[in-house]
Amino acid sequence: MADDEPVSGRRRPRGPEATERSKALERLKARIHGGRRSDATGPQIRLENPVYDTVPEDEYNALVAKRREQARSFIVDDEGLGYGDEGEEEDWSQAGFNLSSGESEDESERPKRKKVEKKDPQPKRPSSSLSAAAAMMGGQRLSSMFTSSVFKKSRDDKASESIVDDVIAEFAADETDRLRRKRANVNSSSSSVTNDALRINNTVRDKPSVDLIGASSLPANGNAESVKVVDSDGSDSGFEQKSEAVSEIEDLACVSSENGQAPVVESDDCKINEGIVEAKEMKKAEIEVKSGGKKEVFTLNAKVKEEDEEDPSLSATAGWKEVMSGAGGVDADSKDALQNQQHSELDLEKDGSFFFYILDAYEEFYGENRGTLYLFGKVKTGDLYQSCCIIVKNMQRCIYAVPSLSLHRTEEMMSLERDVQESRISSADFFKKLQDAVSDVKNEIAQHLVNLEVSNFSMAPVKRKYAFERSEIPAGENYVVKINYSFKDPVLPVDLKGESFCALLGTGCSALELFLIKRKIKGPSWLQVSNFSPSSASRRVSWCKFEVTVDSPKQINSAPKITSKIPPVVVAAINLKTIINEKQNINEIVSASVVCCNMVKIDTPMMASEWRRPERLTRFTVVRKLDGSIFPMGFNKEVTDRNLQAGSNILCAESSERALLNRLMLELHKLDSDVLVGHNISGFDLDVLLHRSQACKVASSMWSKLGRLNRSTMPKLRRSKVFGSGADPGIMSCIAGRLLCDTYLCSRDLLKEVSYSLTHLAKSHLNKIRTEVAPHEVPKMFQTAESLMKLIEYGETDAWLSMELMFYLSVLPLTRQLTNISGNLWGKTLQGARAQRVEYLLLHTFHAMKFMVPDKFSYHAKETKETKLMKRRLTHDVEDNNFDAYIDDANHDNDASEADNKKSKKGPSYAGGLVLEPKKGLYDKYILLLDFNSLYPSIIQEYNICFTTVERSLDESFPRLPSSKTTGVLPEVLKNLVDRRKMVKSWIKNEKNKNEKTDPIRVQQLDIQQQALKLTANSMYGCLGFSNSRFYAKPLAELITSQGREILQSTVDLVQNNLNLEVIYGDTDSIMIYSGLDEIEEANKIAVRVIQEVNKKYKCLEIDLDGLYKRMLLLKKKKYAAVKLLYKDGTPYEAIERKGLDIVRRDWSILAKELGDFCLTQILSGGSCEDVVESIHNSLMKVNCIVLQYQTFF
DNA sequence: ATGGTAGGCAAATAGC
DNA sequence: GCTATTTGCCTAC
Ligand SMILES: [Mg+2]
Ligand SMILES: [Mg+2]
Repeated sequence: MADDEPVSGRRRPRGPEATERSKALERLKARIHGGRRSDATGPQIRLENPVYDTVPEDEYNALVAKRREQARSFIVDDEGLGYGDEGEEEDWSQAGFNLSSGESEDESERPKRKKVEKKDPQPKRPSSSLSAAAAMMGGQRLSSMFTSSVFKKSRDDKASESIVDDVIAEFAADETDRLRRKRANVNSSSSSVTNDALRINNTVRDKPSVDLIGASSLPANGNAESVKVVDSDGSDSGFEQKSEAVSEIEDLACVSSENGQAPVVESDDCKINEGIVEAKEMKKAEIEVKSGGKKEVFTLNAKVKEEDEEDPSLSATAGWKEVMSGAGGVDADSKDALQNQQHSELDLEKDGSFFFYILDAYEEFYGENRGTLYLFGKVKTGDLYQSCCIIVKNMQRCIYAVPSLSLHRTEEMMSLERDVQESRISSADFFKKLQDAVSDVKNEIAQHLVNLEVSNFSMAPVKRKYAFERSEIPAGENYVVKINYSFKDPVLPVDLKGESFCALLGTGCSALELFLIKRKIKGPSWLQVSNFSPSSASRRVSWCKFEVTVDSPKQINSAPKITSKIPPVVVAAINLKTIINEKQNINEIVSASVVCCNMVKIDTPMMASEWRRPERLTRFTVVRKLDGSIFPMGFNKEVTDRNLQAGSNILCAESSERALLNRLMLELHKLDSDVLVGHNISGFDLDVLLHRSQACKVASSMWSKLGRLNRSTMPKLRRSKVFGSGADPGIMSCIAGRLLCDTYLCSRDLLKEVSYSLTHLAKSHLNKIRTEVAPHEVPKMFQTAESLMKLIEYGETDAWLSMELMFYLSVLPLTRQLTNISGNLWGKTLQGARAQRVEYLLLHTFHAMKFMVPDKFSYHAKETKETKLMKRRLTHDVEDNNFDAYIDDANHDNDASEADNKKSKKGPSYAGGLVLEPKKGLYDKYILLLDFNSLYPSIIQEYNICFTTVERSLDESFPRLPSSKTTGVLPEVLKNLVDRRKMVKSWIKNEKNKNEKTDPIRVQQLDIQQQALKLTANSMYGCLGFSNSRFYAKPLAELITSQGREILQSTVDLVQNNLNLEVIYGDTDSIMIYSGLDEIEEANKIAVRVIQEVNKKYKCLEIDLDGLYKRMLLLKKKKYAAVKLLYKDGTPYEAIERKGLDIVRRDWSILAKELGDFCLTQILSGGSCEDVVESIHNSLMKVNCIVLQYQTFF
């Protein structure tokens, strides 16, 4: 404390002094104990210098231009007369509501095709493919899936808030209790005996001789086939497989000797076409084989085969004692029985279709297969659920051209429609006139399409509505021209205009979005697949058990009713242990552990006792020796023993990182997991796995097994700029088909914690002590067999803990429910893309109501482009200077330190909630806390605020309340959510009233549903004000908050002026009233009166009593503490509520917080002033002594 | 790329 | 060396 000031400060303000000193003390303590918080930035991996895109498009463009000229001369056949589009009836049956009557449409009115003959074959664009796809793939920052919420216990069920999604907190609290109890039970009953356990789901192991697919083996298993030595004739068609099989088992050592000369595959270079890549791989493989020698290859391969024939299963080893206690292994008979249950054929319905439960989907953005969709999910075969990939081809773009002068035209057509209705003219005549009316638009568009070399397209006039921000598009219902053509053809320019049309809509719509919206697929659900064709064995593109292709998205339909139970999924937890390569400052993998849980339910939370069963669980660790070193003595024997003991290979020792990766990928493929889970897996493990696969030149057929698509090119792996923002798009595209559950990001959003490191969470929520191993400690653990086994144990334990966290937080059921409400992709919900959830909810709704929806980035397209250019130039300039900024980045693994580098925050763009000036002081008589339920969602409904109702002027002037009587879409959506929530809540009540027959699982399930509905409602406002949102509408957001301020102020006025009560504070949606009363009953009476008076002013809005404060210390805006009166089973008790004070902030030292909390409890204790002062003074003195004691040490 | 604004407080920075 | 302003962080709603 050398820098402490002289103690002359008795007259200085007490607070600051105390805190200052406490902080200084804490700093001292931190220095002594090595620091509580890590100052370090997040774990990041330095891979390579920035690579610039140098795609030479010139040649291609020239070619295209030439062909455009040729195509111009061809005649477009125009005789389309259909109007309307694919009619689909709204299916809100699941949701239980019907938004609009909707118009009837029929399929027969599909627009006709126009064709242009091609003169010669299209010039093929070089298959640049997946590396670029990365850039387009969805995001990953799970900044908040559900908003940070307090981990509170026992809250009033009625309590609800506008922005704060505190439901999660209630839910989480329940979970804690339940699981803690469970945990305690397990602990108490645990013994050190662990039993063998056999995995059930080793389905991948068998070669699925799938008749349907006509394959005798999966490509994956091809890797285990015996390897012929590659002969010099590389043109052999079977070559690729061979070379991969060779590389799979080859030792890194034998490569490195040749590495200097061997042609290196530029796997991240998108220019190289696949043929060349393959050729290079071939050559390289050849060299490897030659240098490695036949013998070694054969030997190693034999080993692989042998292992494959053995049944990997879970066995009893260290680190699992508490987990596997008392559980018996599955005996051989039942294992066989289970295996026999496996069906290798799809269960087909009578009509030849089959049912498919969709979990994930991926869209190919580039190359030949642009616009092709890959759906991933489960099919039922017998009693088992197995993975399946559906390839959807021939996705059609859907673009709308808005005619100029549409008002005029619409009136004309409307009157004609009336004529049709009243039989003044025939339908045929009407269609003729309609076609005439839009013929100029069609001709103009057709010309543009031909110029783009689009040869096959269709156009038709349809009636559509519009209500969004583009001023050139008239609001309301109009006739527009709908254009359909393949996603393989280039898109029309966003800003294209013509003489006859003023705007295009839908140019930015991806095939995947179109598919989900048009097929009305709302999250994980059963789909019916018709008219499919199985993929032939040689052309498999996925690693799934089954793979089929459909030629049209229309072959896939939402299953009519609940066809079947919601299938369980396979979850694999992954943890890597790494060492740091000091020279390059990167992480290298030395060990990888996988813990896998089968039959995981996604429709309901699972109790620990339910999933923590040996027959469901599998584990596996692969470890490698350090470079230039050997395994410690006795280790190999230990490995053999463990595997013998387990009856399968649960531990595998490899000699190189490359071999480790290959082994791990094979293992992951065998597990065929639907979900990958890990603590900071998106920020660390996946990144390292892919970077190391790249660095070690692992074959694409191996590293791509991390996901479910067999990919040939590694996408660009960018260093993620921000820690804690999830995996970058490149990484996400690599694991297409598997969901990613990062427990670090999940807990950050679901829990309120001081730290989200696995160690801390394990301790505070799972009641377990985790041993941390820093990467620099790893090498010395390779010195003895014992310590190496420890390392392996720690890795498995980490994977296990992460899995446990996932169950503890009920991540899967909750996110699935949220996804089913909104209709987006599950994977996105898991990434926390809340804006996208709201986006999809609105997309589904508006589409069902025949609206044209806003395009992604349509307003800011220009702006964004310019900004990006500027930024690029800037970064380029700065790069050389900041070359050393990347240095200290590899020193982190997935311990998830606190470095939450937040992006630069923009200033607010409109006014928010009103915060009343607090009447500061210490109150010791009852205070009423009143609070509006879900203020902003209620305002939207109360005032009918919607895109369709609020008039927005061009000049940013303040919007006025709508006068429209017809209910808008937004209020309707919210009403639906609220009503459904009420319904679910009533079900919960019913279930609970079923005396003694109450099904607790059912209650939990419904509770999750209820929470998800509320979360969705609450996040809608935020998305209106989110400037990158597709449905960004500042005027609406502004109007909502201004009404909120108005409501709060008028409530205050009413309470003060009409009811003569004293309002001491209020924030956004709440008021605190000082009653001056000592009696609870009296206070409650006043509350009832206030509530009555306020509520009779509104239709939807509702104020409610949030609680009574017995005593309260009100310091500042947003800073107060109070003794709150609570009830448990009817008996009252008190608890201190702390808001905003230093003691609840993570950026204050523990000592300062504890001391502050002590003072607070004293102040709120109700003791006499003297006693309180005395007590506080004493405690401060005590701390002072401790400080002085520490001082004497130095 | 990955809902909002309001607000307090400490530290950093600007300006004299 | 002092004050005023900005920035970063974290919270409340
Ligand atoms: Mg509220
Ligand atoms: Mg409130």
